Amino acid sequence: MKAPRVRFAPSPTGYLHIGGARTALFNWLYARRHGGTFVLRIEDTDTERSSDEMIAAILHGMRWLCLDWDEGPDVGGPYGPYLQSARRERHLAAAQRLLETGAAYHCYCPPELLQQKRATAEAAGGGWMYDRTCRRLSADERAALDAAGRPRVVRFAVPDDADTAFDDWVHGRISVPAASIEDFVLVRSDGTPTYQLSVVADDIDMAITHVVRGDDHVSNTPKQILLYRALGAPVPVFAHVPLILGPDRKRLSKRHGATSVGEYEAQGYLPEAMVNFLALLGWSPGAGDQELFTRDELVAKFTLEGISGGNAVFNPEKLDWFNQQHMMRLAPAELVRRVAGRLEAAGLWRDDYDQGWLERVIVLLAPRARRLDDLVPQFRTFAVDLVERDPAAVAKHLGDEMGRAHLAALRERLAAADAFDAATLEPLVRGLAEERGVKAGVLIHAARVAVTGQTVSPGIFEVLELVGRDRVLRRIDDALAGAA
RNA sequence: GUCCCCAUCGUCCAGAGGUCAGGACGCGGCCCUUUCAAGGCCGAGACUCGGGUUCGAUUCCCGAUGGGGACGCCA
Repeated sequence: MKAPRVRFAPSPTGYLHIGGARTALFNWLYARRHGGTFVLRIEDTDTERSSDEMIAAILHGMRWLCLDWDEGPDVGGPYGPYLQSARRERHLAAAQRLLETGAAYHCYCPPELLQQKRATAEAAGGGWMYDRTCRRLSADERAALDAAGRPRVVRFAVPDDADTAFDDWVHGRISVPAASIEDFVLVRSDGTPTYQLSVVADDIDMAITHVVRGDDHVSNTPKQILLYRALGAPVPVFAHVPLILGPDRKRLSKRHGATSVGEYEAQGYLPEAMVNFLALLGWSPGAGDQELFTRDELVAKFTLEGISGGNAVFNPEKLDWFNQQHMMRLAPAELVRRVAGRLEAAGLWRDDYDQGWLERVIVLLAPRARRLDDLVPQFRTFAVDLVERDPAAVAKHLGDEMGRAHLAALRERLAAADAFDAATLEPLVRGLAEERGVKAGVLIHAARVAVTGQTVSPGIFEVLELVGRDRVLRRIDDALAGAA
């Protein structure tokens, strides 16, 4: 098989959202799986709503997810330009060819009239399609209209016997009656090409072999197939990816919460987790129970046929789980690198942190965090000198004379310990508990509240070691003084 | 309204003409244990309905119902 050429063609009228990211991912996976080419084309022809800021945001989101493109607006390529707005002349040339072969015609119907007809039809309870008034115009009538300088659009002349069936790689055979397709506009009265014309012209020019896009485009596909044929170009393979829905089964949108990948990046999700989660949302590798995949594993297993036909509801809890799993699997040094900026932003960073110590602390914290952000407050215990103590926790474990006496005894023992590592400390604490005739938990809970200020923390012996003897003793003294 | 797509646990996916209908998230319990996580084990939880085809359908076909999408001189 010839190496496929696929493309992701976002319109920069908003940030890269979850659905778009997944479409991009599927395209990317397919290209990488088959040694093909992944093209990024920016469909910025809606000049009103497009912006450079959004282009930058989309590129940023793609890079964050590590979906690298082989051809695109920034890197160029043999089929450029990759900004759709810069390809206008080609689109119009295609329209001209269609006009010449009679596959398209000029329409002079004023928009207001069409709007009115549409409104009337809708009021009567039905949909409306262009009634082809201008398709029936004689040459003389056209000449007269042109002479009068009447504004005109170019419409595609949908053949009555048009066969629009195609074999979608996700859905199988899809066919639409030609009668339900209207003579759609190719060129606006201001002379600019419409989306239907632009995509097809560009996909032909860019030699795209597989069009992988959202399900919301299936209804455009028959029109586009007609265009491919009229332009004498081979029809690519289509694969329509189902949409991502919110919990209410409506198309995922702002009101469902965070929808742009940038927001997830900001909240401390890992791109590895996002890719894994998105890949499995609507796609399955088939046999096997594996859920956690690396990028390379996904590339090795990906098939368009494995995409399921039904829409999928976005499940944030599962994303959280994936994120936690991927955090735990990251190499310690890498996890530290990922969280460093957040620690710094929280004022918890110091350049003289010992790398080994940092890694141990972060690894200790990772199984207790869902997002990178969760590591920050937890890290605080290890970063500061003295901690604030939760009054309820103090009351519970250091509230009486006995508790404080135990803590004071523990302090002396810790101060005298030969070494200050978990392996040394654990028997020491347990031994003291036995001497004093209490369960080890009593001392452990007291130590935890004194040292961390909380009733929950990672294993106390690791905490003691990583906080370090000096600070542990100071915190205990502080707790003793405060509780008295 | 018209056209198109979809239909297995709450959610995301497996699944085969005859299966104890499988896994994951979440939920409940137990274990581990110094708390919280992580981890391990166990559990509750689904084939939308009605017709066919068939010895036998959750699986194949048709219909209904439900959900989604598209019906712009937006993309």
